[in-house]
Amino acid sequence: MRQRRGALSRMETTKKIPTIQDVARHAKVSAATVSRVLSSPDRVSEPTRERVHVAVRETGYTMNQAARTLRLQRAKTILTAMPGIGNPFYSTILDAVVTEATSRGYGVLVTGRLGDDPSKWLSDYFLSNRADGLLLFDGFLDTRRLHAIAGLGGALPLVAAYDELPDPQINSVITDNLQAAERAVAHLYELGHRRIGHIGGPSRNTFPNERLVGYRKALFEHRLPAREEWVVSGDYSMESGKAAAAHFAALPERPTAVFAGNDEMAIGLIAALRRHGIECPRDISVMGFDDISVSQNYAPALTTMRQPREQIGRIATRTLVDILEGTRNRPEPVRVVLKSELVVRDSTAPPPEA
Amino acid sequence: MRQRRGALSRMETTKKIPTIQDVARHAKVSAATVSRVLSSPDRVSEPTRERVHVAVRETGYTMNQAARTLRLQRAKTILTAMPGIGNPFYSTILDAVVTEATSRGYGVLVTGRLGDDPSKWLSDYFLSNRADGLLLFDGFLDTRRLHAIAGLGGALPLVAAYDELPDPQINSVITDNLQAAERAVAHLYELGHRRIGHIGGPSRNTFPNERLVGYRKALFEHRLPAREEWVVSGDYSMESGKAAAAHFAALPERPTAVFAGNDEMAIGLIAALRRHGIECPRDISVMGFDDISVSQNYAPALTTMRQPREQIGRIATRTLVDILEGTRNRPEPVRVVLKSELVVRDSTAPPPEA
DNA sequence: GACACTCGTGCAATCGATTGCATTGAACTC
DNA sequence: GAGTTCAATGCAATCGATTGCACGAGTGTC
Repeated sequence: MRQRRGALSRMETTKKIPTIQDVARHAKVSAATVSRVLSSPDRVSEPTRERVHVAVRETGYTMNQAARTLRLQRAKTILTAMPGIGNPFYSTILDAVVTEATSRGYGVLVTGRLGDDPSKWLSDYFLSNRADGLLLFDGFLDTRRLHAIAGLGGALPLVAAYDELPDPQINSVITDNLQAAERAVAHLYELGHRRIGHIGGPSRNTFPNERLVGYRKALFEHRLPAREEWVVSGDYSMESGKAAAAHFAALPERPTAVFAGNDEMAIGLIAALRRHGIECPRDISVMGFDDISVSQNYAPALTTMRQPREQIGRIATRTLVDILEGTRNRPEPVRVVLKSELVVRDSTAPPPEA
Repeated sequence: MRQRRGALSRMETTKKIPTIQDVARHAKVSAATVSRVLSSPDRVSEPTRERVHVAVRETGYTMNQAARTLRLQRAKTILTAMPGIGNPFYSTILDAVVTEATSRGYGVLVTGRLGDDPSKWLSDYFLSNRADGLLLFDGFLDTRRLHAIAGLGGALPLVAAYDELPDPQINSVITDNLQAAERAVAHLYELGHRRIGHIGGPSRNTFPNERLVGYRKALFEHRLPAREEWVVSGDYSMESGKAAAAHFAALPERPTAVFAGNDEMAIGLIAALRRHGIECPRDISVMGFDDISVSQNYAPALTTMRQPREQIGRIATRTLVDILEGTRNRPEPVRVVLKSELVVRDSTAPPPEA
């Protein structure tokens, strides 16, 4: 208990980490005054303030966050929960989250795959005072669970991002998934495609997936045939894109274009179709969704709906921090909708017959 | 100060978060006993233990980490520092880190881009008691700085991973970069290539980059020409791969194969060369390094040296946690070297003339 | 039956920062 | 010049969990 970092410190010059008391002694004031200089400087006289600042510099003092957290019940830390950090879509968002949070003085904790029981990590992170708020990406939790989370411990500050959430009570930063999906299908339609397939995301997602709904809606509006065998459900991985390829290749009447729920499935699809002798865009057009960084350098360069990922991360973080800091006091939940952008590249072309 | 989560809790039933005192009252014992039941159960009698467990369940108690951290000077949290979380290479590692750390009861904090001054975030995270140890990926800090970090605050528990670090005093989990680079060049040599180029990583990295050294060594061993204009230095981004393409395309005598320092640069290179009418592998062979997830689905599927990324993350984390827990008490620094694996795909082929 | 010993539990100090309240001294008012 | 006000600072309680020490009850020994 004498040592600071017990496990490691052996004979080494275990420098004691300076506390606010040390600074106080140095500046010949009380700890209370030091604290005030640091948090509300105008309540302290000019000369004292100066002495304290010097003492802080000389001792190399840094506030002990644990003590502060304990006293204030605020950890200055946010938790992010996302399905798969390894996924380039999320990792870009995370990058933006970290940048924004750090600049606001907040730390960022990341969870692993959460499993189905939110109460476990809820207590791990929130009731235990490790994090002040939650950034929830992708709606892998149903509304009821989400509410249970949001309500527990007295209204957990929470911003949900990316997928449309059915519950308007929850703060959210999302993109116009439904419209974007419609726009994607419209693009294929405009190129002359009439038989358009789709690879959807995992069905455990919130509700009937927005992108799937947009796809269906667009088919309907353009009076295009909606065949069940043209819709495959995947899990946003390249593997599932490949699996879809096998399915499409085996079809007697194949769609001339496929709108994939994300770029990775699109890439997996194109790669695997090639092995079946089906070339994109010569034989089939493929659209992605997201515009991850490889997409523009893929062969063929992928036509896709760009999602403003940095923006999602940045705005969601800013919103959450604003809530935590009390800057945003309005009772109505925040609801930001960002626009996707159609990026036309080489993976889509007019259908073979046309 | 009365409210728990000040900013948000309005009229809602702000449930008080139960403390150890509440549990103690519930079980009609002292807080000390509750603490003991939770941390060293065998020091408490069976019936009391049972009563306490019941009380814990009934109150829904979760230990307040801030209080525990303050008392024990251990945050049960590790910090990861990596250049660019958005990079798929690192995000996969991070995924493994999070999984491993979580299973050991540790939280994972991530930093943003660190900038050149380690002392700032050092104090932000360590002196302030937010994190117990550091997982350092990629050697963007020179030895002197690293030592300054490792020494400060009395030996900061630190595991460096991935790039070979020149300092044997520091715990490290790395891959056999040098040998892997040699192996990569050897593969190209075996295919018949004699004019082999390279795109290196950023020069700010530790020392003469290991991969570059391996490349040079292999050229020497196979008595191949080492022309300076065949070596380009990039920054591991696709963009720099493209830039390299412009350079190579403009060369009067072009290499017949290029060994890129990572897959992303290889992909950027292939994509941009194509625009110059140079096809891979028909006109030029390209090797990557890392085997990120798109590589196998790229067109052409990328030949590369696979880095065991999950392993790197997992082992580095395990090592750090072992150190923190005092499991690993031996004074010698840990030094794990993992093996890369050659994965031959379609982006390498015999040279045009052969 | 007195003594030593063990086991189970409680008391109270501690970790470091914050903040309501009390205190001091100076300035200002009539 | 006595009273009022206010700015500057210190005192001490507090946040919640941990742990050395003390104490009391029970067991064993000669």
